[in-house]
Amino acid sequence: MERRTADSLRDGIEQLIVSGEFGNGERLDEVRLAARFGVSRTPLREAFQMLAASGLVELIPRRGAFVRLPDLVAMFEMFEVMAELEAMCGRLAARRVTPAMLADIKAAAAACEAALEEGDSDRYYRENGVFHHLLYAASGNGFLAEEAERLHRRLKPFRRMQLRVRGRMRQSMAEHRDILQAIEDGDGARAADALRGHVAIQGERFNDLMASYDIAQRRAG
Amino acid sequence: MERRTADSLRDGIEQLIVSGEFGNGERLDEVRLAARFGVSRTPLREAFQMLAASGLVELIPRRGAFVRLPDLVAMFEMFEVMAELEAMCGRLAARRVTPAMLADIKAAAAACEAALEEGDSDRYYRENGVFHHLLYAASGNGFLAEEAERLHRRLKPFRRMQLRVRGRMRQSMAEHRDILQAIEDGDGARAADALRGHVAIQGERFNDLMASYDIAQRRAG
DNA sequence: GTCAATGGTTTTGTATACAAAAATACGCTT
DNA sequence: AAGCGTATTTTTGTATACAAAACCATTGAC
Repeated sequence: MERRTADSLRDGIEQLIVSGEFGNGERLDEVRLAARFGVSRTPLREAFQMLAASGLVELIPRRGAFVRLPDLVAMFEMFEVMAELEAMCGRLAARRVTPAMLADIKAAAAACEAALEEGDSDRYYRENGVFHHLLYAASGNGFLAEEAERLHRRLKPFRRMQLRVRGRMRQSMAEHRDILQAIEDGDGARAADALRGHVAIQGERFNDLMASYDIAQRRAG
Repeated sequence: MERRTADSLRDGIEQLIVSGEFGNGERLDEVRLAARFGVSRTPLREAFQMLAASGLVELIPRRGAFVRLPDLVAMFEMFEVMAELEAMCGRLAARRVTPAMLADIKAAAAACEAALEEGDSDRYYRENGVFHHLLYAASGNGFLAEEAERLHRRLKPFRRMQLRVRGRMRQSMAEHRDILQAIEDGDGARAADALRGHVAIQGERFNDLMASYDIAQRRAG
């Protein structure tokens, strides 16, 4: 709260929203927030613009800025799109990946494996992020990689809560192996399917997510 | 240029960029632009934020706002992603579309057909937008629909220039018929393939685009 | 001749002041 | 007492003023 660049303001407000201090639909008061962060309304309004662009708040002209947290349906929809974007990355990567990139992806998968053996879920979470990041890049489509990264970032809090489910880490790793093998074989369709299954929320995973979401909401509300 | 809401400002600047008055990499001078639009720097800077969110300008702290036009490669990549998003919409719509929505889509296709018969390319362009908009909604995934809309909007200027190619309008209409039929048959895979082909830039279409892009660039530079 | 330092100028970032619109409260009528 | 119209108060949107950083050009040192 001491620094006050445009970005840090955005992060600060984002934090307040995600932590549940501001509930869904609540109006963000410009003067109160400005006072709280020790800035004037001008930079605060610029931060609002950024948050609106990322979808976390809605800006209604002459009305104000309102918190817009995704509900369960919206979250499910976002994962559905994320699954398709990653599937596309996999499909393209299977055809376009260079040997050097493939080596990097293998290394990331190995790091995941190491984290799994250690039972270090924080590290697994981190290495998993690297794995996916490299996969996006391997698609050879820079724009796709950016978009995938953007959505990945937006889903971050929810993904984390999903990984806490018992046994999910081990299953996730098995799926990584499938994905990697399909890309190595140059089998785009199989890579795409594996990634769709890896990312999408389906079957019992849906129930798991619903349960953890309920808990998180209760804590926030 | 007489009205001056936040959105109209953004559109006005966007127009200046797309029309080529501001070349790629050029800095957008706050005071000059403010004077030109008859507003102060404050709303202008908010418009900059919006343009940065949509990727048309890059905001470098303490340096200013710079035009960032996609090059040919980036544009190709964007269309590749757009094709996949639309394919996904089609795949889902084939399963989820309601009779009422299907009727709306049919009506939009009919309007396109009418525009084609009249040879009214502006109207075709407009009705074509409606057709795609309805398709996004028919996916039953609100988030997907929003993302598709967003990218569609971003590609607007380039799509328009693509449609100017001789005979493209008639071919586009034929593809619409295929898409509609596949959705009506509930054949998700066929709808997806038809849409991928409809949107993606491939084969000679790539050369067409390259040519018109060259011309546009030359006019701008 | 090249490079670095320094002063002046431009330009961004932010605070504040003011105008217009929305929200709210109050009183009036029925 | 309920509903409507109006006055008051918030709150947003915008202009302007000012501070700080970046830019630029001139000058001086090596």
